[in-house]
Amino acid sequence: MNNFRDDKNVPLFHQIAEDIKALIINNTYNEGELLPSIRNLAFELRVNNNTVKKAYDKLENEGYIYTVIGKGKFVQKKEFIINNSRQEIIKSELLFLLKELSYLGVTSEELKILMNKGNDFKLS
Amino acid sequence: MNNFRDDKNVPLFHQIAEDIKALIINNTYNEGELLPSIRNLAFELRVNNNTVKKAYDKLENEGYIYTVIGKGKFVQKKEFIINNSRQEIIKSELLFLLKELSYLGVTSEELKILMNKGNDFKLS
Amino acid sequence: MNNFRDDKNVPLFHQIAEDIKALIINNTYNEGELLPSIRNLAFELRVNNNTVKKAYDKLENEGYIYTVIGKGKFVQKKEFIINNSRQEIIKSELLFLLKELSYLGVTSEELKILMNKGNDFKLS
Amino acid sequence: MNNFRDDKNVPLFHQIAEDIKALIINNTYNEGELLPSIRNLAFELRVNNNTVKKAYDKLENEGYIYTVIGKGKFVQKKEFIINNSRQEIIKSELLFLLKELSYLGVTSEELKILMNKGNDFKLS
DNA sequence: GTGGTCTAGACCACT
DNA sequence: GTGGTCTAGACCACC
Repeated sequence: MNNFRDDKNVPLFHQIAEDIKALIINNTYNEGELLPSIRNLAFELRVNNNTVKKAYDKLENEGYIYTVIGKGKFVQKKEFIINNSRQEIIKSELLFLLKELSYLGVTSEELKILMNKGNDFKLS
Repeated sequence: MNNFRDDKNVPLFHQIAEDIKALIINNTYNEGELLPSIRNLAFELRVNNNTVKKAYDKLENEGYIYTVIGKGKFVQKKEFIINNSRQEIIKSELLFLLKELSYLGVTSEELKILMNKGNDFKLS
Repeated sequence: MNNFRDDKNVPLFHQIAEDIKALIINNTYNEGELLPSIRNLAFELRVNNNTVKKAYDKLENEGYIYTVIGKGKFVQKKEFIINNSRQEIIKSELLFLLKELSYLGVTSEELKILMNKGNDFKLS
Repeated sequence: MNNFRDDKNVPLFHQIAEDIKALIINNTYNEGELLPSIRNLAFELRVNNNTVKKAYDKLENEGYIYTVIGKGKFVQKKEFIINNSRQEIIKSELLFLLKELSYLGVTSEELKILMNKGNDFKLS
């Protein structure tokens, strides 16, 4: 939860949201699981409550979590993340990054090796 | 594009920089080519000169262009874009996006098809 | 439903009340019919008794049900739901939604079709 | 901007957002028009800046306005409100309200008269 | 206990 | 000038 990828210009709440999202994607937090309370997480991260709430709001907007008032925030089931527009956004970003890497001289061989290290995709 | 995976509210100069970068990567602007002057581009885009200047500064920082005082801004040669830290950043971004797509249910088959459409990489 | 046009984060008791109201309006529960007891409904919905009680209180306030102490909650007769202020509120809500749909490009033709599908109103 | 429809349980920022939306739908604010600045509106409404910002954020999420950093908030063009899911939500809410009115004894005749007063729809 | 709202005020980046 | 972020702290409703 600590090694922020980009400390420079990215707002705090944004970084926190990305970190939590990473934990969801990694299945560190599983579907239906209760996430840390706003107050607790804020305390742990030494950050204001509102900042954590903003991070959670972002994730809720993107469909990754949902709220039960009075109970807490929970990880949304994968089937319920219907937001296909989100898939499209990610795909176009991915293509842009690929083009940039290509331009910078990364070969498709290197890329295949790289991507197979990311153990979720095995490109045969 | 890199630090703002999800934000649409990106500053103007940032968007302009990304657009120019896309033109460089697309080889619309070739190595060594003279880029439009700040004032011309500002006029064309109906934007303040300072905004264009900031965009060019950003690209210069990232190594994509260089300045010859009194002559203008030029596209850097690919070999000179040694900025490997940039490659590493992009790679980690890319892996993150891949994991996210995987989590959202995109199969590696779909992905291969997608990436081969991005005509710079042919994954056999 | 009425005050929270756009919010999904509606309290539990509120949702339960709306669901019961829908069953009344649908004539699934008829006039004078005995509603499920608080404890039974709470058990069935896996919810705290207090939450169901709040839902019933809300419906009683709006005039849809009434309580006979020692016997239970019953569906109010339509003639007794004199709460005209409620009618006025709903009407103004409805006009607002119509304007919004109009602004979003829905034609009055489409709308007539839509409303006739809602099988309680036949606009000739 | 003042006669709040529902002062009871609806959060302030929500009411403000609805009021601004009404002004957009009424064409009081036209497409592309600059909206009042956060600070000015907050001052005028005697409300905190953050509250107004939240209202604007809500409208931006729903697609009614957009932001140019450093310049201000603007009314989105109608063609760009692609969010059709929003149309569907509104339609289902509308149907629910119609059923409720029907249950409360409003005849379809009354309703037609009512709707034709809302001068955007002429149901023949 | 939980999240949701609101205030007052500071500081920053963008145009 | 504009919007965006963050803090510190209060108060409320829900479960």
